[in-house]
Amino acid sequence: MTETVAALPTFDPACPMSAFPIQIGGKWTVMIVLCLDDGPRRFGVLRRHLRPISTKVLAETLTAMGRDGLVRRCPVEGADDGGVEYELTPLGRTLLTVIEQAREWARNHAGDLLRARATYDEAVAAPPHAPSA
Amino acid sequence: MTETVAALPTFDPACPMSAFPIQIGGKWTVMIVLCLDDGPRRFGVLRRHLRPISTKVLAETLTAMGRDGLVRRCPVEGADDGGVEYELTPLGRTLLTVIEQAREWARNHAGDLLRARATYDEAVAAPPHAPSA
DNA sequence: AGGGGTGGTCACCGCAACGTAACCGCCTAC
DNA sequence: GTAGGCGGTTACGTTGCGGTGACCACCCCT
Repeated sequence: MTETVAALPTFDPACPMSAFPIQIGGKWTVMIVLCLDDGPRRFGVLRRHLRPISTKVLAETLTAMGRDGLVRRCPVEGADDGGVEYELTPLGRTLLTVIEQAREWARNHAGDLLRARATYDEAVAAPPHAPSA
Repeated sequence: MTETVAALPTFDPACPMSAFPIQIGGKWTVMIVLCLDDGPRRFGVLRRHLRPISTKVLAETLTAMGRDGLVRRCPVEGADDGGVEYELTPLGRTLLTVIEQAREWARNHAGDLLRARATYDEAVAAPPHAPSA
């Protein structure tokens, strides 16, 4: 009775992979990467563009991304108002291709998914054994 | 002073894309898809293999995936113990390529990320302005 | 009719993520 | 000196996801 379990892939909780299923970071990580795609951006620019993100969450997320080596924080060149810029590191840039794949998937299949969801909800609202009329 | 904000991509909260940044589903969704890759599996087999997942969370996740049209629930053929099987739908199968891309990324870069993280943590533990000795 | 295997549901809980809002230090301009 | 922008930090509240454990209905076997 060893069953077929052994034939399946194993997900050891200690395996680093389990930390990167596909959920790359926080709620905003992907959007930040996308925003930084074509050049460094200042904190305020990111914040305004990602609105309604809060300064707290943006700062937290950028710190976490800095820790992971995805983003680099550097003083803005030629402006002495103390401003800083955030810039994608080479490692951060490698995420772009994965993100693009995911966006491609969404472009192609998000409609199907949403349609399936609507159909399902409709069926639940009007169950087969409890007809409305 | 219109700034460059308008030049960046827009993330309308109402846009369906914002629901699929890259975080495909719950904590276990990707693992379930992987488990179902080479054929339908019974609830109990999934549960045992995904341990330490709980029956509740597995049932919830499978329901959600069914709602999204990623998975189909069907009575197991030839067994009359009331058992059921879960099977990937064609839509669910389309996720496999995305997941494979993400795993490929992790295989190639997870080490870098973890190393960056360790370096960062080390630097925080021994800050430049507060040397331990 | 009792026990064991299926495949669940339900009530409750804890934690981490997210959000809100106040406050802060730095610099510039007036 | 004070007002305002920038780039945060802190305290606090809330919410939702995931986890735990009890319970349940169905079917089969004995």
